[in-house]
Amino acid sequence: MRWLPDAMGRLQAAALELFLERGYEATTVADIAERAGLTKRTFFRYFADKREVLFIGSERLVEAFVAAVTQAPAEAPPLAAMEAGLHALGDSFTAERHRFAAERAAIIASSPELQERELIKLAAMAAAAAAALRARGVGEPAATLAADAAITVFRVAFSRWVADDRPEGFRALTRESLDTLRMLAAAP
Amino acid sequence: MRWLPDAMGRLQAAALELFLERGYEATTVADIAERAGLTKRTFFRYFADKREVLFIGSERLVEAFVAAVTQAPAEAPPLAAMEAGLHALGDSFTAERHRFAAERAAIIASSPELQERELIKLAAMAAAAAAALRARGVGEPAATLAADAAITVFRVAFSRWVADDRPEGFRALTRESLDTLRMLAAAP
DNA sequence: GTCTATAGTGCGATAGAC
DNA sequence: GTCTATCGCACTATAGAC
Repeated sequence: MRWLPDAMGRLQAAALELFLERGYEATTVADIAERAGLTKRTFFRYFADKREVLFIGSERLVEAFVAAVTQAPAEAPPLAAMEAGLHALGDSFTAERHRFAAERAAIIASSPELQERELIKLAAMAAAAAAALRARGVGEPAATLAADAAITVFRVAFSRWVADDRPEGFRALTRESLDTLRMLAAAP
Repeated sequence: MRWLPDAMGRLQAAALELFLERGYEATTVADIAERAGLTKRTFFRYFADKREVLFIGSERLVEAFVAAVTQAPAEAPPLAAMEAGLHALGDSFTAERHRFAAERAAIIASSPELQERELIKLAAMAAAAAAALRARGVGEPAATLAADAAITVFRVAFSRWVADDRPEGFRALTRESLDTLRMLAAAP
């Protein structure tokens, strides 16, 4: 197995399998490496820690989000620019990826350690989005508030999408959540 | 030292000192226990893990928040009830506690591990707030959205308060942040 | 690729309070 | 004497150093 290609992909696949089979806590890094035909040492060459094996790839999402925010019309108000970013994210959440997303979400929900990691990834996304808003001329604290609110909308939309893949898809869920937030803010 | 009173308080004080002196990562649990005149084993009797020594007491804040939300006038819309909760929280952030809060915040800012823990504590607060809203008859996803938005407002207000203790205090910062969020949501 | 430090746990012993 | 906080030790897994 030693020089088979895609060591990282094999490690990710092995990790997902084992986490589903025996649970996250009951799986050691050595177990994952063994199933992938590699050693523990190699695992840590690819992933900074055990949790990270489930989160690699989030930088791409952040980039897509930021690019869409940056390219939104200059006259678009902050939350409208955020909505463009969310819809760019939505492109990643297609029907084909639904199964993987749901399995991954179930694993994360089973472990506080993994929830912590998820939250800090979302916080990093929010920080990047806030920076993109500031680059558009939005001041503080408006930029941080708009970015965090958008991530909240994303979390709600994502958890609904995972629980029930409606035919209208992720985009509609995002729009509904954002509308609900606007309605809440409009109430006295 | 074995039977001196307030072992937990001594451990917390020792931890804060050492984290400020040498940094969080460079401090071992054995170091903290030694300075408090106790052993590593005793540390773990009081705190589930090393990070937790900086977060004990957050349950009280959650309770205060939830109580205020529950007691808000029945006709108050969701975000108004959340505002009541935030102001109840604000009672804990007085001028006397400012120094401690700032030191603690600086330590947390220095370590990703601690930031993760802070985020999950805030998420727990948001979940409790959402439950309090549902008990008031607010449906989903409105309850989750309103609760998360309120925690966002809290984070912004808190970070501004830590950076600069203005005479108007925490309450004014909360109100300003919430007003800004409402303004953002009102824009097309 | 091995070797080590540290976090965190289980269990039994012990010291002091009452 | 009992009760309980603390301790000592042995152990595993993560993570990083050499």
